[in-house]
Amino acid sequence: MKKESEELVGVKEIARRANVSIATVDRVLHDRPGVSLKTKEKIQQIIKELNYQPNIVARTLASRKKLKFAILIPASSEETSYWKAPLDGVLQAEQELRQYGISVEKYLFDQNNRKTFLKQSAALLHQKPDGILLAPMFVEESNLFMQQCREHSIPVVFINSDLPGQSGLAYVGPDLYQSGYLSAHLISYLVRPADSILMLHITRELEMDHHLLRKEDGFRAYWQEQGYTHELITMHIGQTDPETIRKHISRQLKNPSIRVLFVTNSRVAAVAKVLEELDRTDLLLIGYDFLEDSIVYLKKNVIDFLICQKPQEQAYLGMMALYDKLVLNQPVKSVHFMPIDIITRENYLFYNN
Amino acid sequence: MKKESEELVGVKEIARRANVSIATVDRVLHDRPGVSLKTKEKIQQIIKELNYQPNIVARTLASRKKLKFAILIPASSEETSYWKAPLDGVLQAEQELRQYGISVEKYLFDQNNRKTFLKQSAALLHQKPDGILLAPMFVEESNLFMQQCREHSIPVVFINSDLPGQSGLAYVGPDLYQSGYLSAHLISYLVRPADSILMLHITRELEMDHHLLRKEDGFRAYWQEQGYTHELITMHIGQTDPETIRKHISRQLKNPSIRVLFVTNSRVAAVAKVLEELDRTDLLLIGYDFLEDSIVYLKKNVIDFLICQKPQEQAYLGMMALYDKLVLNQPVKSVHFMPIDIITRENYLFYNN
DNA sequence: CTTATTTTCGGGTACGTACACGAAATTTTC
DNA sequence: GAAAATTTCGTGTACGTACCCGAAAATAAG
Repeated sequence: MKKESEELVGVKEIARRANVSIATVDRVLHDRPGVSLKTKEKIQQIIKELNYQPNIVARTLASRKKLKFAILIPASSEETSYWKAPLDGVLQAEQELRQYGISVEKYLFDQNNRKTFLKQSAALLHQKPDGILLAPMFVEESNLFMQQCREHSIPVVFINSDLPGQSGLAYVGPDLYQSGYLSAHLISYLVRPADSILMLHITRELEMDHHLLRKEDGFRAYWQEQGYTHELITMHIGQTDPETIRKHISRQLKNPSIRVLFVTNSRVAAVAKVLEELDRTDLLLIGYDFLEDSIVYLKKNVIDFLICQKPQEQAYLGMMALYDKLVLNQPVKSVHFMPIDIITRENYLFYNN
Repeated sequence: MKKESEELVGVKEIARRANVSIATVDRVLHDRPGVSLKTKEKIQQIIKELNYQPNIVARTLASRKKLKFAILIPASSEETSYWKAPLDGVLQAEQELRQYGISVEKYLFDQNNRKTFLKQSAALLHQKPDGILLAPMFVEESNLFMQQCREHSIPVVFINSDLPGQSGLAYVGPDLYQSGYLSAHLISYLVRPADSILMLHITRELEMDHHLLRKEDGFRAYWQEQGYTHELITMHIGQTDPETIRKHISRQLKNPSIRVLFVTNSRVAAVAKVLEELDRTDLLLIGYDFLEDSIVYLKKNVIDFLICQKPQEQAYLGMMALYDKLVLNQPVKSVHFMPIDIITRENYLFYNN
C-alpha cells in the first residue's frame, strides 16, 4: 500500500537524477545493450524509487514496431450466418485499433471441416502475430494449436467457447453450463406434466462440438435438481442439410408426447422451417442466437424463445483484451461471461446483438 | 458502407493538398478563428474527402487542456462499507486515466442525509468537471442535479441504480428488477409450502431507496408468475441502528410461520447479527453484497445466500465510459447490466468483487 | 497614398518516448 | 606506448497534434 500519488515522472527526470542522457535511460528500460553494469544498476534503482510508469500514449506514438493481431474463427456460411456477428465485432475493434498501429489478420475456417482449421492455423502462425483471437471449435486441433502458441509465447483469447484445461490469456463468451441451465428453466414454464422434450444437437462434426454438450449438462442439471420426470430425448443430427434434418425430425415426431424442441445452436432456424412445412407450429421451439432467419420464425410464432449471448461483443471485447494486455500492459480478466439474453417476439426489436 | 480502408492520413496530408500550413488545418479542425471562409471551406472539403480521423494518441499527448472527472457517491460508513468497493473502482480507473492527463475529484455524501448530497453536488458543480459519475440515491435531488448537468452539458454516468426517466450518458449497474426476480427464484427452492417470507427494506431514508422497491417488484413478479401463495410480509425499517433492527425483527418473529428473511440491501449483516443473538440461525437469510461482515455470517451459516453485482467494476466501467466518450469520442453503451452473482459459503472464496 | 488596424496564415516548439548515428571513453592489441 | 577495436553514452530527429508568436496580407483609417 505505498502511495501511488507521486507526481508523474518521465525519463527526463530519471536521466537528470542519474546524470545520464535520456537515451541511456531508454536503453535500460528496454534492456538494450550498450550500458555499463554500474550505470544500469544505478538507473534501475532510480526507476524503482520513483515508481516510474512509462507514458503509454507517448510510447504508442513513438513506437516504430507495429503490432499484428490475428483471428481464427469459423466463416459465416450457408448453414448459419452466426459467425458474421463476431466478425463484425472484430472489424469494429480493428477500426479502433488501427490508430494504435495495430493490424488484424483474419483467418476463417469451415466449422464443418477440421482440415481447414489446420490449414488456416498453420498459415496464421506463419505470420507470427503478437496476439490471437480464437474460437476453439475443434478440441484436439485447438489444443495442438495452443501448444504452438505457447512455444512462441503468443497470448490467445478464446471466444464463443472455452477450451477445457487450456489456459489462454482470457475467455470471453457465454457460461455454457448456465446457458443450458437457463434454457431448462425457461422450458420448465412451457412444459406440461406428461410432455416429452426433444433436445437437438445439429452439427456435422462427429465428435460433437464440446460446447453443445456443456449446454446439455446445464440443462440436465436443472431438470434433475427440480426432480422433473419428463422424458428427455437427446438427438444428434450429423448432417446439416434441410432434407436430413427434416427426415430425422419427422421421424421423431411420430412420438406424440413430444411437445417441446430445444435446439442447442443456431440451427434452430432450420428446425423451424421443418416444423412449418410439417404444419407442426403448435410445438414449442427454443434455440440459440439472433439470426435473421430465426427472427423471421420468431415473428411467425414458430420459434418461441431465442437465447443470445452478444456474439459481436464477444469478439470485440476479446480483441480489446489483447490490446489491454499487449499495449497497455494491463492485467486482463481471465473470464468474462456474457449476459444470457432471452429474446421473444415481444422484445426482439429492442435487442442489440 | 464506404470503404474504411483508406490509408491513415494526418493533418500534414490535408495541408499539402490544400496548399496551406498544418496550423491552418488545425484551426479549421478546432473551429478556431483566423481562417478565411474560402480556405476554411476548401479544407473542410478535403477533410471530408479523405475521411480524416484525428490520431487520438497524438492528440492526447499534445493536448494541453487536462480533463477533470468528478464522482458523487455515498461514503463508506459505519452502517455499511458497501461503498468502499465502488470507490476502489474509481481509484483504479483514476490510476489508469492519470497518464491521459485526467484528474478525478471525489465528492462523497452521507446516504442517510439528503442535505449532504445537495451540499456536495453544489461543490462538485462549482468545479465544472468535464464528466460525472453519479450514484443517484435520492431521486428528487438527483433529478435537480441532472438538470444542472444538462445545462452545463456535462455527461453523467449512473452506477448502482438508474434514475427513472433521466437520460444520462450511460447506466452501469444491476438490472434491479431481474435481481429481485432472481432472489425470488432462489428463495423458491428454500421455502416450504406453509412458510411465510419476510422482506426487509432497511434504510433511513423515508422515501425508500427507489432501487429497493424495484427489487421488490421483481421479486413479487416472480412469485406471482409461479402462482405461489406463500405469505409475503414487507417491512421497512427506518432506523438503521442495531437496537431498532433487533426490536423490529424480534417482534416480527413472533409469527412462527416466518422461515425466510430477504434483506434487500447490504444491511443483511445487521440482520444476521440479530438472528445470531436471538439464536434463530435456523431461519433462512438472503441478502445483498459481498461485505466482510456478511461473509463472516455466510461462513457461520447464518446467511445462506448473498447476491452481488460487482460494485467495484461498476464504478470502474462507469469511469471508463466517460473516458470513451470524452477522450476517444466513441459511442458508449447506454445500459451495461452487471452479472447477478450468487455467493454461498461454498464459492465465496473464489469470488472477485 | 501612407499608416494603422485587422485578418489570415506559417514557422516553430512542445508533449514523452524510440531509436539511429556518431562521439567519447574505455579496453584490447601489437 | 600508440593504434585499433570495442564499449559506453549523448545528440538529434521522429511520431502526429496543439498552440504560441510573429510575419504577411488584406482591409480600414487618416
